Amino acid sequence: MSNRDRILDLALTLMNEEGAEAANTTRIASALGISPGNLYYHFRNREEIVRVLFETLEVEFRAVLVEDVGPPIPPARFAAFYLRSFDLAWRYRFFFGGLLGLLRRDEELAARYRALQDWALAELERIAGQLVKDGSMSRPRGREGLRSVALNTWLIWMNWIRFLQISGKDVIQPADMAAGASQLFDVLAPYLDPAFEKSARRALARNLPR
Amino acid sequence: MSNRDRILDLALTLMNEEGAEAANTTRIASALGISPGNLYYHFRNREEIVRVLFETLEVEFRAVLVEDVGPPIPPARFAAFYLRSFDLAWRYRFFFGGLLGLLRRDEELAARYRALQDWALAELERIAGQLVKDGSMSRPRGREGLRSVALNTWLIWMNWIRFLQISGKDVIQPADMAAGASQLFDVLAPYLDPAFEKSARRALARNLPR
DNA sequence: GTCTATTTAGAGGAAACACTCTAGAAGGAG
DNA sequence: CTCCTTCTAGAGTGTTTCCTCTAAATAGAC
Repeated sequence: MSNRDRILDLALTLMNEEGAEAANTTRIASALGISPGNLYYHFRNREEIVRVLFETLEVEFRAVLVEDVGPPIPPARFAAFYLRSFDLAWRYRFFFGGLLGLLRRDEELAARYRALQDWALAELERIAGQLVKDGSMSRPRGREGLRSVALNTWLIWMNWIRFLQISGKDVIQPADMAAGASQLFDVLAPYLDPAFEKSARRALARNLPR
Repeated sequence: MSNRDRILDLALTLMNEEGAEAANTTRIASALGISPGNLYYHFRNREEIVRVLFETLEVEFRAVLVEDVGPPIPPARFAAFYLRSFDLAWRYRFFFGGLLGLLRRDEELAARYRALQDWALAELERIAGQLVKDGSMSRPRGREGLRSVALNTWLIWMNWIRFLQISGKDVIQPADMAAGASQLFDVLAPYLDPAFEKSARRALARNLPR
């Protein structure tokens, strides 16, 4: 593995475990046994490391949202989609944990994050709409029904891992992910076709992230 | 106003505007025109300032959750309760924005926060249960129905302001608070009695935070 | 084998920050 | 007036952190 990759790797681990601020250049370099000059050869500055990590997150995230939910959506794939998305959030938990601070310190990152978020919200709305079309779900009331459901899904999704960490859960287990998926489910539950819901929940309980 | 109060005041403003890390002791002292020694006379360290701010938040929060929701709960008071709670979250937004980092750096604060959160979750569940008893709401399905609804409410509540900030909203207006309250509403909406919901939404639209 | 581009080491500058220490002013109690 | 507590100033210490700069090692192209 190249030094560049080792830097990214360690930065991710460190940030995930102790927060985004914990991975300072000095620490990364010394833990890796390389010089600070070396680190700064590969990355212009600290922000760039975060930006590159965000890029990989973004690529993976878009893939999850697009690949896994082509119509029509069967319940098992729907459940797997939730679990996959939480797995991703877990692997990049540093990002969600310190999001506000990261975006404040890096205007470019902020712009890119916001674009991704807008896209995700539209996509979640599209997926919900698809479920309605599939006949797996009744349409939420109100002009903005679907949009609101998508937004609540997003809010819970992006904060579930953070909530676990805040609550003092140090080791997070598959069951915790499943609990998060279940919370997401409960946003849609009142609108879901009972057979679809039952089947999806069973898939969730089986707990297979693919 | 005593120097102690001025320190707390400025720390809160600074943290709200630029994040919890922005309010360093040097900056607070110099902005206030006092010496660092003076600041350290009033507070043992930086953490203590945050802890005191949290205490005032906690007191206010408990008051909102307890005072405003004695049974039975009429729709207008229910709406006002949501708006009041968002107003509080707004005034102490620094706390929610940097929560994970703050708790990581201060074990005592973490313990106190977690106790408050546990209490809040139980209280939200109690309120939902009260709505059911009042006949304003049908009971969510499942053994953990009420609990799940309470948890989703909590997750959205504690992250709504942060979501607005992350999304780049610099000036937050009453309409944004009402939108947050509406998102909270949509968690319960499928279970609410139509008349209750309509009436509560009207109260929300009227937008009076008391 | 030489030349050039890439990669690495490591010393160290510059600034930010939390906090300490000493000394003294201000104000109230007796 | 005197003493004691409360409050304030400001210099200064030690640490952390980001980042720069110079020089040298390494590796691939020709």
